[in-house]
Amino acid sequence: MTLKVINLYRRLLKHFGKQEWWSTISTENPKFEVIVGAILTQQTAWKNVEMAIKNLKDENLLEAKKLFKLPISRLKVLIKPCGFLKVKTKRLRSFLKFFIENFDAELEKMFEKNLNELRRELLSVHGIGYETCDSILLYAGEKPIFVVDAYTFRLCERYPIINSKNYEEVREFFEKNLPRDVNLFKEFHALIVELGKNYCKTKPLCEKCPLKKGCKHAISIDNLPN
DNA sequence: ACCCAGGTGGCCC
DNA sequence: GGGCCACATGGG
Repeated sequence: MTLKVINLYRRLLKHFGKQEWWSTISTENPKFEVIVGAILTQQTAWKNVEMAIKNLKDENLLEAKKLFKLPISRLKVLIKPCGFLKVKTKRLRSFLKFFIENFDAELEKMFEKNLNELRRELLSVHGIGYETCDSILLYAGEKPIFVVDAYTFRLCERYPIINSKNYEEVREFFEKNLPRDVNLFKEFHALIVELGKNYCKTKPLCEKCPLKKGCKHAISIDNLPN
């Protein structure tokens, strides 16, 4: 199974090329920007999030303490383009409060904490669920946690590697069947998103999907004796 | 005029 | 544990 998962990664990489969007962020505070983005992008197109981030950046507000001091009404206006104003304002502020109170708004302090404990704590913050939590840990914290999202579940339905709709089960499956490599995890998740955006929009798998053609090939590799 | 987007919490069973 | 709903804006 490990071979099949790695083969899937190779195929996606070959088809879509390296994504590496996270290394194109050129801000003074890229990791914090990743965290804010992770919260704002919930159920929202990244284009909308970019507008909101730009609003914050233009006001030099990509810094936790500044952002937390900002009046709620003002924050709502700035993040307006990504929708769910009330909800996301509350969620963003919940994280900021947690980050400031527990780690004095210092990323190094937060990420030096024991990974399992930190993950549990993040998950207990209002508005931070599995995907947001793990995106923060992987892309901002450089931790070897595999991010699962709606596209990953769709992929698993169509490309039978694991039969589960349970977040933790799917995450552990990928982590178990891949080398523990942060950059690999980042790239793999990004590729799954790219696949989803391009090919897995519709319920039935569309004809053009690169997985469809290669599916049999991957399965036959699994059937080979190691 | 639809439909969808890299989710989450609340409420129900 | 899982199913369903509200949450809001911008783009196709």
